[in-house]
Amino acid sequence: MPNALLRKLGNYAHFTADEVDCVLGLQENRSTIGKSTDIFHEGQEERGAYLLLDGWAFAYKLVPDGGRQVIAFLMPGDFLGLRSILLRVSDHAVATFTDCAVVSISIDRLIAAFDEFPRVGMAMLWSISRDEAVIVEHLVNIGRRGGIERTAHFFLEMGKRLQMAGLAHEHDFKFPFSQYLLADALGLTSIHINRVLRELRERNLIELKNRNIIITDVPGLIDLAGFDSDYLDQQLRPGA
Amino acid sequence: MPNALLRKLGNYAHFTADEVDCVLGLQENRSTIGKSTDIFHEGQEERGAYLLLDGWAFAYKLVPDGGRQVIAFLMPGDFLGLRSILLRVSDHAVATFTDCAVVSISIDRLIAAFDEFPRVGMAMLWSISRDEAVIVEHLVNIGRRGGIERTAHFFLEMGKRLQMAGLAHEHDFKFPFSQYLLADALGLTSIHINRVLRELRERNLIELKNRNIIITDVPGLIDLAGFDSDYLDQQLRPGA
DNA sequence: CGCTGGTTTGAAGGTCGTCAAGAAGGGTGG
DNA sequence: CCACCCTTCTTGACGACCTTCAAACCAGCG
Repeated sequence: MPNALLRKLGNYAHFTADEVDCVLGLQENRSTIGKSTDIFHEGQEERGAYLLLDGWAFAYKLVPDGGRQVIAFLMPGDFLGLRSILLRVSDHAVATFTDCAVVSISIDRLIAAFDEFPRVGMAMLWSISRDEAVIVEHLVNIGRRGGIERTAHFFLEMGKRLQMAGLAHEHDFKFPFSQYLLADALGLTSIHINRVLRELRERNLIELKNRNIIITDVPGLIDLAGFDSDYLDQQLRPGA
Repeated sequence: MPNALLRKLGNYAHFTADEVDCVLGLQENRSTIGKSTDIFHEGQEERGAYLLLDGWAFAYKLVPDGGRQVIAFLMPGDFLGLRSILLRVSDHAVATFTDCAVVSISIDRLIAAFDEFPRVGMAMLWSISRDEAVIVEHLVNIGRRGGIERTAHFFLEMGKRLQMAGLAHEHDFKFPFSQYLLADALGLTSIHINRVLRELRERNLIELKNRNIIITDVPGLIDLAGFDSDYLDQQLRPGA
């Protein structure tokens, strides 16, 4: 089984042997983290960036009144904290949901990589850009879609992301998060999410069985959500 | 009056003469663009990245049902399209609101800068990271704050950004966008935005006079919004 | 002076949140 | 193995927030 980071970046560039060594060298200190623990929190100064190898995590921010907004659900192959690593303090928190395995990304070596192996640096930047496209679409989803459409869109995105990462079938996958977290991600309450899920079930669009999601009517769900996966399919532009 | 990009990046790094030349060399082809025109649209393949020198613009995405979500309002000193320049097609559109003056950012020279003048490259990446922190806070704002709090937070952010860019006083500034656009940014309808604005006025928190905003009760508005400007005050982390 | 785009207001209804409480599942200890 | 717990899920009732539809008003501009 190939290295996860290599697999991730390899989708968009064919690396030479030296570049492969560079990519492998970016990673250090594999470690495991128990479930429901913060890997770093908002405002933290000294912190690292990681690649998630196994398990589920999520990025979030708290608001003063006690609410929580989930920025992104993170699956194996996703970066943790890399987007804002250059900032003096972290603008968000990342927590595990299940037990997780991670490797650190060495920032010093990443910076050095821009110098020595620019194609590796560009592949990393590309990957970060793609993560941001996901966040932007999340913003659009919350801002401009109603509860049902929003939830439908979310499931389609998760399926597509899981399938692209080689982790599950696009329309039948495990989704372990609680309805509380789902609500905090979609800008709704858990009670309302529950009603939305029931409605999606009653319309025979999806099935939910012990934290597994099956999209039973793919065209129907796509139509409801107005889903267009272009923002996920992004490729590194030619010449970069 | 110093160069805008130099001013922007100079907040976070002191450059040598060679580095200054590098920064100046990133810019080319100053041009002006009339109001209400797309600079590039979603899905566009060939497109550039720009620095906005003068005027107001905004980034947005359309949803299939005809809705529009404004991702960010862009003021002089902001980048246009740089965040996703590595992606093959743009994940969002950028349009002018007023007449605008821009300079192109040369991507080839930017990539070269990582090699020759890594501190310039890092300063650019830092700046992009800070823009993304703004987008993430925008996501939180829409997802977890009600209409009034959301709008209050938005005005405080705009004031702070304008003040940091040296363009206006933090609590008294010009805001030319229509209530339609404001609604599309905040995930509300223009009708409801109008009611929210009235409420903010009636609570003596802000004044609105021919597209000028005066925050008359700063602590009150901050308290209402739960505003914490840390995500804007970001500095480049030491050693990077 | 009439057009056009933006603002303001009213009325009615739907979506979504809050409060409250019961049901279902998973883990732990007796 | 069962009783008990705790967390999560589910459902109902009610009200608040926000949208929709409709129309009046206003300012800038040809």
